[in-house]
Amino acid sequence: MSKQKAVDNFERWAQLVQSIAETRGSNAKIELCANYLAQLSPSQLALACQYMGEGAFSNISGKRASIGSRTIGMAAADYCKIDYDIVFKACRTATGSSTETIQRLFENLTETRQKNILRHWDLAHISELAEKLAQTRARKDKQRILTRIWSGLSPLASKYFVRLLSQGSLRIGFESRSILQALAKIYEVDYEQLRYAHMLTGSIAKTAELVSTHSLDQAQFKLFNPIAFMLAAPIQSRSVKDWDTFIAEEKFDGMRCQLHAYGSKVELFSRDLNVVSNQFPELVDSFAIKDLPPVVLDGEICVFRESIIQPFQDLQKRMGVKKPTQALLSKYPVVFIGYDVLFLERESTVKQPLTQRRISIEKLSKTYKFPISSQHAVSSKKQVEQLFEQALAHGNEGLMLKQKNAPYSFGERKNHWLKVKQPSGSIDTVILYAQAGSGKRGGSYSDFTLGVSVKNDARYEEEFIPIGKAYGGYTDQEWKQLNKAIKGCIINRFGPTAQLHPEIVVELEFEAIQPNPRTKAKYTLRFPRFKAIRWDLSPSDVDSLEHVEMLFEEHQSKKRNPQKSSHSFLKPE
DNA sequence: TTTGTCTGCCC
DNA sequence: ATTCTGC
DNA sequence: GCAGAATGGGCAGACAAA
Repeated sequence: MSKQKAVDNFERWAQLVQSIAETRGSNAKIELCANYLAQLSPSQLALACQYMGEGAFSNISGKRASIGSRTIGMAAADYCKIDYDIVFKACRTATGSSTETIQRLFENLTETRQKNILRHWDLAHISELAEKLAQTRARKDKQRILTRIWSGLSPLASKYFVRLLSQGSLRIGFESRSILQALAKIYEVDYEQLRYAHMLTGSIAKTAELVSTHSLDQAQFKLFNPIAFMLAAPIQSRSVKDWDTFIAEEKFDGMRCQLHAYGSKVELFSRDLNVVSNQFPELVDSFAIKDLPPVVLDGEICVFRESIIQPFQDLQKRMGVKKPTQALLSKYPVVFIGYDVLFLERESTVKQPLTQRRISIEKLSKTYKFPISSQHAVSSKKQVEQLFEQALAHGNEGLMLKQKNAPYSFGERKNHWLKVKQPSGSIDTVILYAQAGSGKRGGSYSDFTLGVSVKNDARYEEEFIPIGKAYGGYTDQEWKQLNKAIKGCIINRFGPTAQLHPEIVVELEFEAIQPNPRTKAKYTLRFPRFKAIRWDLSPSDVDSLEHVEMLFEEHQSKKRNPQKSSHSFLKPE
């Protein structure tokens, strides 16, 4: 009995998390969390925070459970002795959540209740169990271990154990920011100071440990430990009046990269702070021979061949390849284009204004001969438009506008950096299928398969064929209207998917049209989203596949300008 | 061995 | 990545 | 003004099935 009441019990943690999930308002959530955390010893506190904010594994551990929703769902169905496709999926469609489904099935089926013997594991043991899952390779073995774990946990704790297996948030409206606020409250420290420590350590667990032992000052920037990237918000062009407080750079369609270097040691990190050095050995080698002082650069990796920046799809062929062959390296040669410096010699430069950081990176670029972005002073909207066109002509996505006097706001998306893009286009499509969503969208149709017309197309027998899926760009009100309209045109159901009579016309916006031989249409859209529901149009107004092909050809025929008379980036010789 | 499915991680 | 919503 | 939630396409790699 006493064991059951122990504060370090995972069951107790799960109950706390559940009550946070059910509580409205972030201050009330923080209060609940703080009261709970205050009872824990430093090591338990660290784990409790880590589970709430980062999952079963600390962000800096690099570990993954590598178990996806399908494997888990199948295991749950097996454990409950129900059919995965018919019962589990239907239940998930109704609740909008796999883990919610797991909790309810486990609560309500006698079958599972009989197998269930509460083991009252403590927080540390949960880590060991997750570790075991991570170390197991085969999906079948993972499933076996998972069901054994479930048999020792309550249905509620089982739900949250599964959520711990995916990285990041528990989806209870309570993320690392709130956890830090709870910690700030308990230990009466400044929230900004905690956030800074969190950035430096890269881990909630470590930050909690430091604050609870009153040693926050031990959080120090360490070279080769990445820090969170500064992010950009889309521009609301009318809101910008004081153009001259910004500078402009072209927005590269590549891969964000943080480069740490000191002497012959070089490490590259992706946007999610994963190590990607192995994927780009030629970059590592080229920086290693420069013998740089201790430095951290922010920049972009792009494929660059014959003086032309190549499309993102080319880069994708390199991104996931951990041991690239020489042939691959020469087929898709890459550059690192620097545009910011976060650390130099002995000190962090993130608090300096951009102009000052720019002076540093220009000097570094000149001395050590590496490419940096071209920067332009701007003074008017018209000039921004000109630069925008030039960026597109170079094959880039658009522009970045950066406030000259802004610091490097690591891990935040503020209006200090604005991205200027322009949707590539839009087409009128018709809804062919609808699927229920998850979370707050559970139980209603929220994800739509959209089609273009092939009525007069000799290559196809159908009237419409799918061109893409979209789930956003509509408001909650439009979502309700859509669901009402859909009820009247369902002609078939395949599990959670409803096939609709083609009636509802949607103007679909996208960033690009990509050829894809694996789909029926042979083309797909990049970043498709609703632009408008066209209640005023009928299926006969829907654009044809030929129209899509024409748009693609039109775009394809535009040549990417080589980096000759004008430059997206500067490379000192 | 070959082909298909699932997963993670880029955008 | 994108978008909308809630705080 | 910002964080959070819910979702898109495409690629390589790991494992499963044929």
